[in-house]
Amino acid sequence: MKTSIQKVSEQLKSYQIRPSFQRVRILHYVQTEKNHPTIDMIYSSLLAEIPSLSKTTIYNTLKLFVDAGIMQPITIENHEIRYDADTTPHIHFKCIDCGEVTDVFIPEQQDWLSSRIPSGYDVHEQHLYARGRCPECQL
Amino acid sequence: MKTSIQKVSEQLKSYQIRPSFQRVRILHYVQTEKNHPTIDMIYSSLLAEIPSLSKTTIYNTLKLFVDAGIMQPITIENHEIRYDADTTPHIHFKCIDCGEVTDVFIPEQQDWLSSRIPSGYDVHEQHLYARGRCPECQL
DNA sequence: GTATCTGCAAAACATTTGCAATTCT
DNA sequence: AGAATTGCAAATGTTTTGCAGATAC
Repeated sequence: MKTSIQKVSEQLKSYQIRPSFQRVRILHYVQTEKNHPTIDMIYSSLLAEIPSLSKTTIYNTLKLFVDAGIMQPITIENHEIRYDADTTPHIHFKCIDCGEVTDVFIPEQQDWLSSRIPSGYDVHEQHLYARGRCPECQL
Repeated sequence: MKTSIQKVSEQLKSYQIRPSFQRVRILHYVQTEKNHPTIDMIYSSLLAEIPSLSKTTIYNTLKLFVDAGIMQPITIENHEIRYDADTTPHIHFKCIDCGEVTDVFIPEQQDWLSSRIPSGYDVHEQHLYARGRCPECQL
């Protein structure tokens, strides 16, 4: 049976992206921790494992992944970009207390928005997000 | 009959905010041009009228307005914050060609999202936006 | 051996902060 | 005069760029 590191490596190859050590670890990290990390979160988490890692590499790599369609950038706060390895449409909920971003899947979301936007608009992407208090942070 | 400048001035007073010349012009600009401007768009548009205007004042003023609930910041691109003087829930559509952000009102939006998020989450705000090509930019 | 990839250092940008000058009441 | 507001200049923080060394094919 293949390890998930091997799977990540093959996923990259299928996108014609060379599976360098850094790239594989970055993608693996974002896929397994489903925490929608920022650049800094990725950097500080991987530093123990890859002491030579630089932020420039993370910037380069995430740009590569986003352009390839492997990841999507999530824009909830204007001062932090988060990244999600799940590119299917779903809702992001950010807790105003703990700061965590969690996924909410609503079956009928798929075309709710696009089907309601007036004709004449050519919709490429739709994004829904909410802010509030998550179940763990209720008193 | 009152000019819209006078109306803006009174709106500010109703929020206990002193209607200084700069504040009135900034709010008036965002309200009348419904272009969801960035800080820079506001700055360069008002510079002719207020040559001494500084960006710091715009930063200060917009923070004041957002905290007071007079405006909402719109986060579509991570590298630019736009501001909207309409704080009722509605959809923003950003055209990938001309870059304009337009409003789309869908009557049933009001509670579509909040009513579908699993119970346990306490939803304070919901935001929907889409990206694509606007009617004017179709070939 | 040639392409690609990584990571340092510097550059470019956007936003915030401290403070002095100005304006309003 | 006293309090609030403005705007300059400096500080901060984040992202991008240029490039030299390392790595992979």
